[in-house]
Order: sequence, then C-alpha cells, then structure tokens
Amino acid sequence: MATPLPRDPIADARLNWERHGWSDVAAPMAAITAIMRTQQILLARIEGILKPFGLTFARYELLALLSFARSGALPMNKASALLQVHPTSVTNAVDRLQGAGLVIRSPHPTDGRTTLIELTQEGRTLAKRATAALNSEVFAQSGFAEQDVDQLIRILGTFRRDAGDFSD
Amino acid sequence: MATPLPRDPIADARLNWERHGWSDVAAPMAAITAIMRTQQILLARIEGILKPFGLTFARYELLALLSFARSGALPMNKASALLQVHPTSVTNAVDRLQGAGLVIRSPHPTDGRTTLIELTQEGRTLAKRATAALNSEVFAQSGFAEQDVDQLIRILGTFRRDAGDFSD
DNA sequence: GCAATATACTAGGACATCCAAGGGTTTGGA
DNA sequence: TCCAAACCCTTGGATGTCCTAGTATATTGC
Repeated sequence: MATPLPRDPIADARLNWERHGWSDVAAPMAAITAIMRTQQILLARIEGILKPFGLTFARYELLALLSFARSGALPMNKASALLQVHPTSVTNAVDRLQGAGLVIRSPHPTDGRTTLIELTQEGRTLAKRATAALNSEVFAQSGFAEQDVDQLIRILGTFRRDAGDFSD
Repeated sequence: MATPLPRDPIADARLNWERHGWSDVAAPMAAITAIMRTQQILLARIEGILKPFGLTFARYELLALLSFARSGALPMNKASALLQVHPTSVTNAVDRLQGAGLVIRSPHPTDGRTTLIELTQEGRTLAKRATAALNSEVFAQSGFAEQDVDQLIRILGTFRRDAGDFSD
C-alpha cells in the first residue's frame, strides 16, 4: 500500500467545487467519488484473497451464484441478469471457468438458443473454499461499523431500486 | 435499461449467506456487494454524460484535477497519487488526452525523471463544459437523499482513512 | 404455414486497470 | 568521485467491462 496522502483528496475536491460556486452539488459529488474509490479498495482486497484460488471477482461471483442454484446450473442469460453484467462478460467468465474445469456448458433441454452453465464437482469445492476465505478475510473485517453496514444497505438499496435494478 | 428484477439479488444473496450459517458476515457481504453494484450504476451514468465530450471518466478525472491545479500542470506521479490509480493508468490517460489535444507533456524544469502534464486551452474549456454537464446531469440528481449523502461521506471517509488513503 | 420479430450467445474491438520489467535520472553513502 | 539504490515513466501482457454486429433458434402474427 502506498504512503497515505497528507490530506483526503476527495475532501479537497469538494472544497474545490465549493470554491467554484458549485456548492449545491459538492456534497453529492464527494459522496459519489467516495463510492468509486471505496469500490476500488474493496475490489483490490477481494482480488487479493481470490488470487491464490486462481479466481477473479467476476469468476467468483459466477461460481458462487451457481453454487446457490438448486441444480447447480443456470442459463447464461439468467446469470447475466442476476449478476447484472453484460452477457458478453458472462461469456468471457464462463470461457475461463470452463478452461479451468470449474464449470461446463451444456445445451438447454428445450430451448436451443440457451446454454446452461453447470458447476463441476471441482467448481463446487473451489467455490466453498473461496467463500470461506472471503468470509473470514474480507467480510468479517469489512472495516465498517455494524450500524454503518445497516446504513449502507439501506441507502444503497434504495438507490439501486430507484435506478431500476429491481422492483420489490 | 433492462427490466427490473422481481427481487433484489443482493438481498437474496444475503439470505443465502444466512441459510448457509454465515449470518455473522451476511450483512457486510451485502453492503460490500451493494457498493460494487452502485459504483457500476454511477459509472455508467457518468460515462453516458461524458461520451458526447469524447471523454471517459478516467480522462475526465485527470482533466478536472489539472484544472484545479494553480498552474494547470502536474507531475504524472502527483496525478497518480491524487487520483489513486496506478501510474500506468495515468500514462494511458495522458496518451489519449494528448492525442485529443487536451493536454501536453512537458519536461520537469529541474528533475529529468519527471514529466509534467499541462492543460491546453482546449483542455481547460472542455473540462469546464464537462464539469457543468456532470454537475447538472449526475451530481444534482444523484438519487441520494441529502442526509444520506452526509452519511455516505462520513462512512466512506472513515473507511478510506482506515484503508490508508490519507492520514488527516 | 411462413415470414417478421424477438431472444440467446459469441466474435471482435475499444477502453480501463493492474502487474512485471526495462531504461533513464537522481540521490546518497562508501 | 562513483556506483548502488531509489525513483519516474513507459511498454507489453493479462483481465474485465461494454458496445456493435452476426449467427442460430423461438415465438408471433397474418
């Protein structure tokens, strides 16, 4: 990790915004920028934990999703929708997971357009081990106070719903 | 935008975590996943606004940073530190901004290792216009309630400090 | 029943990020 | 003084994301 900066660059950006007469949007700008930076920090931590397993976060998410599916299999378009990423990103992840022997593609029994992604036994085992590592190394030490976790879930949940992620 | 899902996929993931006996980390997992997804939504909005200007968020950030520097110029390593991205990412962004005539590289007056990035007049003008667009189209309609913005700034500020971003 | 439309996946390309490695410049200690 | 270590930037490679376009299969409407 690099040496900490003497000052918070996002707080400085907020001051710059205010100095330029954009006080009305300075706070949301700072909040949004902070979300971007926080995501970057968290992603780096997660990738660091997953690396020994030969996984990236994108691949792990897919593996974890499959491991929670009753049959251990999902159509690609379903995975794309649930992970909320572009279909080509799923194609990419499946290519690599399949190359590693963690999933296999199989044809959908009734719809010829659809491809099912299915966990292999190896994939299921790795998903378990990777999840255990993330639980203990990242989620159990998130760095957020308990009540702040609740606040985040509430605030970001509302945001995501308003953004059209889900209806609920 | 795709059709909203009937259920919040992150809330579902949280339930899955709890069902598997990981209740102690289910909430932080949900919060962290929500941050990842929120970042994705915000980035897409921002990129959508910047696209007509021929900018990406990475390039815009650099342009904005330079526009706030007294002299309109910064050493690349300084920009890398302030934007908190890898030096090669700055190299990449500068290459493209320079290709678009928005910045120029110039040698540091006293340190032969260092390269200064300098805004051109064109770059300064575009930064202003892009900022105005982001202010009115994204930050002024962030989708966060005012008190939630304050909560986010507080929670994520603490997190970033603890993660070693700054000392303050 | 068949053509038009919709849906599912993949190929290719643009961009961003990081890491590892290499070449040039400065600094600092022997 | 001089060479090793530190520092700065760039190149090349791996990965991920998205978009556009193309192919194959289903569904719909006349």
